[in-house]
Amino acid sequence: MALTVSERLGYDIKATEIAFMTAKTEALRSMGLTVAQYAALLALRDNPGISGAGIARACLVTPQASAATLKTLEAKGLIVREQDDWNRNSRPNRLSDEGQRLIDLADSAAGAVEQRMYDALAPADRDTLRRLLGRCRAAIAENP
Amino acid sequence: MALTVSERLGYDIKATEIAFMTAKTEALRSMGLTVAQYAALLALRDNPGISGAGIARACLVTPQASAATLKTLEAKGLIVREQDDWNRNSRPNRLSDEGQRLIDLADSAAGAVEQRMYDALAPADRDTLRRLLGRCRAAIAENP
DNA sequence: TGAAGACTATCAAGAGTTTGATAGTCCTCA
DNA sequence: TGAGGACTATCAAACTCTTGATAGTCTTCA
Repeated sequence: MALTVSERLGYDIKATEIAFMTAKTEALRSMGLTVAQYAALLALRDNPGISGAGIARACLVTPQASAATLKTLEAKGLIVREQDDWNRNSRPNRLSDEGQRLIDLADSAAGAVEQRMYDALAPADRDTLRRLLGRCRAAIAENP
Repeated sequence: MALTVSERLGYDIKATEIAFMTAKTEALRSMGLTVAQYAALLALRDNPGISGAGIARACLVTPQASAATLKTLEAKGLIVREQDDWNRNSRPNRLSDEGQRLIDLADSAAGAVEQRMYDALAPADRDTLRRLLGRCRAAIAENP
C-alpha cells in the first residue's frame, strides 16, 4: 500500500530545503551573490587553498558546477586562482581582499538565516534532528 | 560569532534532500521518468483534474516549471489536457490509461525509497522529525 | 622503473528551472 | 454593474546544473 502524500517525509524535507534556499537567496540579493557563490566563498574561507574539486565536495555539487562558480567569482575579483609553482594539475583557490570582505558581510546576512534555525532549536533538538536525518540518509542508501 | 560548517543544520538538510533525489532518480531511470515528472503524475493521481498551477503548488515548483513538465507528459501520452467546456481559463489535467499504469509502476519503485525512510523511523520519530523541520521553517520565515 | 588507479581540470551539449512579462478569466464587493 | 484583486496559462530569455568525455598529474605498488 502506497503512502499518502501527507505521510511522506520527503515533502517536509524538500519544503524545508526550499524555504532555506529562498531565505538565503533573499538575504544575499543586495550584495549580488547567489547561494552557490556564497557557499563556495564560505568553503574557501574555512579552507584556504582548497581545490575546485574540494569545493565541489564541500558544497555538494559536481566539479563542473563548482568550476563555473569559481570562474564567475574570479571574474568578480573575489578570489584568486593560483597556478601551482610545481606545475601540478591543481589550482589552489584563495579569497582576495575584496572576497574576504564580502564573505564576512554575506555571512552576516545569510548566516543569520542559519542562526535563526539554530537558535529555534534546543541543543538536544539539534542533535535529534541531525540524528534523524542521518537515519533517513542511511535508509535511503540501503539496497532496494 | 559565525557558526562553523559542522554546526550548520542546513548542510544536513541539503545532504538528505540530495540523497533522496538521487535515489529516486535512479529508481525511475528504467521507466524513462524524471523525478519532476513522477511528482506531477503522483499529484495528478491523487487529484484528478487538478490545474497546472495546482500541480506546481503540490510539487513546490513554479507554474512555468510544471507547465513544461506537463507538456512533456502530454507528448508522451501519459496525461490528457482537457479544454474546459465552459471556456474558462483553466485546463484540467488527467492521467491517460497509460499514465495510470505507469504511475503505479513508478510509485512502486520511487515510493520504495520513501517507504524505506518511513520504515527506518518509529512513529514517534517521524512525528519528531516533521515537528523539528516545521520549527526550522518557522524560524527561517521569521523577520530578520 | 613503469603501469594502474585515483584525482583534478575543463570543454561541450543538453535538460530543467527561474525570473520577468503578457493576457484571459473568475470572484467579490462597493 | 463594474472595478479591483487573485488565479491561470503561456511566451521568452537567462541561468545553473547535469551528464558525458578528454587529458594531465600524482600516488602506489609490483
